[in-house]
Amino acid sequence: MAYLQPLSFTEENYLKAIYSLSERAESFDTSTNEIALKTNTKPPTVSDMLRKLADKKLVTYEKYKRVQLTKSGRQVAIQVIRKHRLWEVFLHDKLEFTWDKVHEVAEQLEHIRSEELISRLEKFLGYPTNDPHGDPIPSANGELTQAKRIILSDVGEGKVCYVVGVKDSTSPFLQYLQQLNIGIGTKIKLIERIAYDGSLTISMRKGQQISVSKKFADNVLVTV
Amino acid sequence: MAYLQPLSFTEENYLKAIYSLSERAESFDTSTNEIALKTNTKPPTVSDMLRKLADKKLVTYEKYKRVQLTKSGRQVAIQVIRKHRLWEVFLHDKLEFTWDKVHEVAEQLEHIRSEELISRLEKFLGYPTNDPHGDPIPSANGELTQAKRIILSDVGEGKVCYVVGVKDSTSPFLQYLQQLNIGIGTKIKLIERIAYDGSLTISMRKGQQISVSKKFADNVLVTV
DNA sequence: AACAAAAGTTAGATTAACCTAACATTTATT
DNA sequence: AATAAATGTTAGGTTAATCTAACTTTTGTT
Ligand SMILES: [Mn+2]
Ligand SMILES: [Mn+2]
Ligand SMILES: [Mn+2]
Ligand SMILES: [Mn+2]
Repeated sequence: MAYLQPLSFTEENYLKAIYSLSERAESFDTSTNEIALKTNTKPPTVSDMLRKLADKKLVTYEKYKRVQLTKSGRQVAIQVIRKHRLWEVFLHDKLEFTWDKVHEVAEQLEHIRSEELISRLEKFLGYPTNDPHGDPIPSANGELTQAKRIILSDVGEGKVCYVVGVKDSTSPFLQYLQQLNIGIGTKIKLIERIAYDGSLTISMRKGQQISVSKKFADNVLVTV
Repeated sequence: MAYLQPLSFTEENYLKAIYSLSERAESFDTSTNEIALKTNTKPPTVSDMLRKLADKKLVTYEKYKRVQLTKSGRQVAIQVIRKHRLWEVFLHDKLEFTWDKVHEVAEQLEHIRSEELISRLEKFLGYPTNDPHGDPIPSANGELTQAKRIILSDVGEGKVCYVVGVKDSTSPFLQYLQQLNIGIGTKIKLIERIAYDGSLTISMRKGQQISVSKKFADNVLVTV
């Protein structure tokens, strides 16, 4: 394995962007324009960068074709994501940032270079498995178990989950969510499933229990 | 007061270097070569940077003359120092980094841009007044109260003092300190000064007496 | 004061990261 | 298949931060 000289913030950001774009494609690849969109740059800038990353064996790329991360490029991306998410946990759990503000700061912190810093931070945080948005935190050796999203209705009794999205985007539904004080990242514990109508008793935060209908729970996406 | 667009890491590092170099001069100024030394760059690089910083009204500078921070430049430098020292406290107190390793990481963390991050961090740390090296932490509005410190060599016989900092920050010195189990806050009683070579007999904690050289005692900062 | 040494600047390059305008290739649609 | 649209690359330029080599100014020393 070739020795990798430290990458710049910029290179790390591109790898992270390529990772998240290619993860959501069947073929695990992405395109120049998509990357430009995601990184707020212009396509020519991306072309240059792709050539550079290809030279460093971080992506496989031929001009006019779609790009893929190499194994080594993917490992780098995952390490950056690991750092990003650990910092998000720190900001949220320790510094009490609200979940919608952690991202911007973590975007900077993720580039701090120190192995020791990250392993100590992880220990300090109690080896968390998910960030405040419910996304999984990769392990030090780069393993990432892609949490599969399920609907709240399918969570087991007694299990804890995190809200990661919704299936219904209509106003009444979103307003109801807001009324219940449920948003992305909300940690929910499923207390009981009522067999009669599929409604659920759940608890959030400081344990206030509420009851929600099956119809509602069918439209909330969570990860366990 | 002119609105200041965010400075680059590099610019912040130069301002910090200029601050610390000029603080220790009678005339509160410093020179191109000194800055180059401190920042591990070459004099021409510094010349360029000084012109740029002068344009931004962060330093007063005329070519071939010595340079001084403006009020605004000093404020920026102090804020960077504030961030640096708060992060050092975090690394030392929360992540249990040893004394001699906090600096390198703080050197990176000090450039993270977020007012909110720093104020929350400060609160989380319990509003510390000194960093792990004993140096004072500037307040949010840029005040920095420097306690009078003397070197251990100048403490009178029979007097008691407290370690508040060091003059030498190199690894061998810091390691020797650790070996002697001397750190910030350590209470030291000066038992005897040997006229012959200026070496000192001191006692700490449970009264174990040890002898230290003048060279060593010249680099330990204390308050009586 | 004269000259040598030290300190500091300018000139001219380089590299990374970006851009716009022009060109090339691939793909989609008559 | 021909053409239009979309996508992607090259050419050529900019800015920040750095360097070496050559030059200039200031300072120190006979
Ligand atoms: Mn980032
Ligand atoms: Mn996240
Ligand atoms: Mn720094
Ligand atoms: Mn310090």
